[in-house]
Amino acid sequence: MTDQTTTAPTQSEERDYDEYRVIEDLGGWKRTHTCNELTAADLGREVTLMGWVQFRRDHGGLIFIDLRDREGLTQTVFSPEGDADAKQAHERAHAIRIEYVVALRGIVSRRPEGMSNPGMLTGEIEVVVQQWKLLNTSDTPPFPIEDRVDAAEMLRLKYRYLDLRRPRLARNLILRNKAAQSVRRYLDSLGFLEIETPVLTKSTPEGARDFLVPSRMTQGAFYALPQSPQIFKQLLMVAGLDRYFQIVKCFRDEDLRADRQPEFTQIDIEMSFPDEEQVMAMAEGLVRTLFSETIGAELPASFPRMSFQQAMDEYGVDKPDVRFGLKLADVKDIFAGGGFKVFAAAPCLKAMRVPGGLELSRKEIDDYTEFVKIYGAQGLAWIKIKEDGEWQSPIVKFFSEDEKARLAECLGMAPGDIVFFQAASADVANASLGNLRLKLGERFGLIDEGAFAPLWVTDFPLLEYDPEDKRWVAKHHPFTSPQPGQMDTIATDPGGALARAYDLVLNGSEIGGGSIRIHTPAAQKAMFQALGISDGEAEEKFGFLIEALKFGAPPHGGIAFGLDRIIMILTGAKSIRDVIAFPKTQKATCLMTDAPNVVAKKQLRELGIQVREKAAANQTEDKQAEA
RNA sequence: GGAGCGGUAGUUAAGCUGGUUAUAACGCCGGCCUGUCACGUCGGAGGCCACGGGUUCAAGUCCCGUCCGCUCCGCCA
Repeated sequence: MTDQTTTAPTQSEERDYDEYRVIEDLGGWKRTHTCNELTAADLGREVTLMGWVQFRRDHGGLIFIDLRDREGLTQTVFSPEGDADAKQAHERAHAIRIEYVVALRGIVSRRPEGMSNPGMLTGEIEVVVQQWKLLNTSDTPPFPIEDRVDAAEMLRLKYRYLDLRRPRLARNLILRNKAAQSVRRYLDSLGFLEIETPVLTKSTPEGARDFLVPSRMTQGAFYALPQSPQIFKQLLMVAGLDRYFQIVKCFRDEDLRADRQPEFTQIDIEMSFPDEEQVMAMAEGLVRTLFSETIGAELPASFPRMSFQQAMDEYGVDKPDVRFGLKLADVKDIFAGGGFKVFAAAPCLKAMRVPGGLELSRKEIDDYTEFVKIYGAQGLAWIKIKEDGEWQSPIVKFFSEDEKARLAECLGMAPGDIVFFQAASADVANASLGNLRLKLGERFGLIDEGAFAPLWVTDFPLLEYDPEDKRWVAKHHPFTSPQPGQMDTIATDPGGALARAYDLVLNGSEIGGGSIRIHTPAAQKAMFQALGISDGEAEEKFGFLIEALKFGAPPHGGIAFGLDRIIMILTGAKSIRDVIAFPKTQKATCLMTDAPNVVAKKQLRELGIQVREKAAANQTEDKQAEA
């Protein structure tokens, strides 16, 4: 063990601290406080803290250990002076390392004059340790457990339990719990019953791709995981339970986004005998209570509303961020029949005036041009209005004087502005300018990050055309009631029929949506017919619902909130993964458990399932590559 | 299905137009240190440059392919 080589002799022998690293039992010790609650009011108390070692500062003499638990940090001190216990505690403390789990017993003391740390809630005091127990050691963590260091997300997801030790993530989960409790209290106080619905249920043809679960008992048949408990909550209304809610996992096998996971959580709500106003009033109360009780934010007493049509016209999207302006304008009429063919011939021509946009560089405009191409745009036309009023633009030379005058008036153009144009299909024009608007809102600092701007979007179309399937599909879902008198419109003008549906948008994020449902068998059948679902198929897929509607289904409606997205807004998280304890990667895998994974042949045989050769070969290759 | 960004010590990054032994900081190991708080200080160890091909006298660097992570389009009633 002793090194006999020619290295220079050290002044003292190197020590092996392992003799101090013997893991002990709690031995009856009980935690008396968390690491975020001791203050000067506790001076002189003997306390017992338990937690993880955040930092150690070993001065040879004094040793400082910052102890962490989910609540916070407390500084503890080991001194070489004091009684025999304290001396021994100090000697052994040289062996403590980061992330060791320890129990410390000592006296709450005031820090010496000028040594308090105003940055810590417990910064006035420290615990002078008399005895301590090593509850567990820790390998050096693969990344620092600190908010200020951001490790690669791949690593964080693999060692998720370490990532969750970081205060920022722990705080998000703590707030999530607070939010869930707030929702439960609010809904309970209004007489809503929390009722669980099945996770193993039936695949439905409309909507997102289902996750399937093979049945062992009925070979060749599959359950589906619910995209939402929609039909069950309607059946609970038929059952006369009157008011239902559930904080519930939903599953959709679609591609992921920064705010989308394949399994996510809804606050699902349904009530009997309401109209839109009652559902929306209840929902506003829920959101107001939630924001007030979790982060102390007071939302407006009544949320503004906007029709879907107005949202698309003015913001280009169905979930407008109304924290700032930069509205879009339809300028098609001005250039219709004019000499500039690109504008005159476009099915849709929209413009967005950006005050201060004169300062945009050529490179920035080029970048924005690339940006809108994502949404299918061919290019991005623009006009800068210089301080002297002159228009600078590659396209103005094609405009007539009359067109220029009408445009200037329509948009209220002023020196210092830039105006962007999009001539395209309505979908492309709206999507490209609507998303460019968000980018410019950030670029020009128009977004008040501390503001909360809720908005109801109403009067959604009942149906939208699916060019792929060449048929009309429900925009919300096929159980949504048309607005009064719209049933006839479905036949004459399917796209023009309006639904009794509403979305709640907050800061440009869709956080909830619902509708008044169809509650008569005749109307439900008519809807299926409009969607091109045959009687036979309707019977097979939704027969139980139509049947139920025959037995005195009350008028009912409800709403579902995306809890994850709400928590994102409450915590300021940029990614949905930061508000979920164990999230999945963009490829919908879990780096910690390595799910999904192959299963034993025996399991497949029991289920009557055979994996196709090609898929099986891919899996084998994957596993070999990892090995 | 498609577009973009990224992958180099344990970690975070640098590494230009290919050219000696691949840098730095933090962390880790050890010495010294009684008021630190991201302690200080001295020394040390630590690398399949994601993986597989190719070009070249020479590849972390150039080319092709694959895998993985992230953002976006499509998709998400």
